Amino acid sequence: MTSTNSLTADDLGSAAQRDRRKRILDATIALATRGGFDAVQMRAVAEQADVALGTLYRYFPSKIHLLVSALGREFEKAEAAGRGKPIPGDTPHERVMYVLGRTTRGLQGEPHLTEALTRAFMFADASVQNEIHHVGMLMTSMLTRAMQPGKTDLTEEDVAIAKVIGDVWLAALVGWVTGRTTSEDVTRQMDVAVRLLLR
Amino acid sequence: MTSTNSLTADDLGSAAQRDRRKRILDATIALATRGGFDAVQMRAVAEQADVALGTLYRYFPSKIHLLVSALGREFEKAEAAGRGKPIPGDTPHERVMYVLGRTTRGLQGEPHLTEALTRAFMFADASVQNEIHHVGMLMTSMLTRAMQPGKTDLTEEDVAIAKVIGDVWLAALVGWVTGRTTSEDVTRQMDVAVRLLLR
DNA sequence: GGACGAAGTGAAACGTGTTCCTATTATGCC
DNA sequence: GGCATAATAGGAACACGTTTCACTTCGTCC
Repeated sequence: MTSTNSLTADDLGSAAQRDRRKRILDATIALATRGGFDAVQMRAVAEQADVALGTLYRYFPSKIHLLVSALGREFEKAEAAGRGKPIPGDTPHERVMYVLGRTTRGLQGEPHLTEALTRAFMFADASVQNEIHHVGMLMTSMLTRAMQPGKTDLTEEDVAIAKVIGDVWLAALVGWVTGRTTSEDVTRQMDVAVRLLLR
Repeated sequence: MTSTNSLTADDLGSAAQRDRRKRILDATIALATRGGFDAVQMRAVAEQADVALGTLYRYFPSKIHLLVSALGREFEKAEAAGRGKPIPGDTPHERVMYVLGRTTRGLQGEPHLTEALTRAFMFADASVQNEIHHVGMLMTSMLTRAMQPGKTDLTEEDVAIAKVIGDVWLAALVGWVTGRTTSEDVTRQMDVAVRLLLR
């Protein structure tokens, strides 16, 4: 039934449309990587993706949709890369911290991109529900996998804990991208939270 | 030394200036209460506060500064109202949940205002550091007081826990103001987090 | 191959945050 | 009181997200 606001990857029939969508998201990532949230200007994205401004808005009804969709794609990419590999660590704490550390380092390697995506995520309103939910699910499943590798049946409690960790991580990330905390602060905050939550 | 970007309450000598500042913040709250983040338009704030647009920008260098400052003032007001009164509840969990519940209900009574202030808070960047820090301190101290009423010496662990709870609360609030979760969800999320963190 | 609707183009226009500039008014000092 | 300086008013101008519209191109069905 595909009742989303922005065109998702699935309901694009034509290959040309899939290609346009990809070009748009590529341009978004490129601009965000170079200059962050402010550099992702709709006219610039349209030009770099070689589509008209109106077309860009047909694919993504707002800058926020665009950026959150880009975040979803990046997250999927990262998740696919890590899938299958076992997560090192002897305890849930160690494994979760490993995953968080790896992801956090990845984000901190591209500070502008991270700033753009994080701020879009935090600014998104109800109209971006689907995209947000998608990202949230990926985040939660990444964390539950680290908590209980191999186990397929997760208790509600496990999921709740993962969500709390995700919340704290997000808040820490926001502090970092907005220049209020350092990357060490982020690691420290996460360590405290994970230690308290997974004991 | 007062090296803030926006004029804080302290370094306004003249009473007329203090009054202008107050009028501006009052107008901000009024507009936000009526129509949320989008309704707080700088021209409208200036008009309602009976100052010129340029003057508004002299007092608050951006819409975000304005809204976060307004949040700080409201938070202080709420904190002052609750100060002195003992917090009901026999355990830290009960007391923290009481404080969170009361504050959350207060916020949910003015959904537009809450939306405006929360989004501004989440969107703020490093230039709003001072105002953000101010609000963060108030939030943390409110929580630590509920955790350890009467105790004056808090361990680092206590503060860390309070910060984590604050993070989760913020994330839950963002979910609510952006229409992704219900108020019951917020309460449930907080209950889980507090139970896990204060055991 | 032609018709028709959907999708894309290109450009103008609008709304709102932000900046800038000049004239006017308030404030403090002599 | 008169003056120097800062603060404010008033309003134009700019930037960028978003909308709109007339026109063209593309895909599909007959």
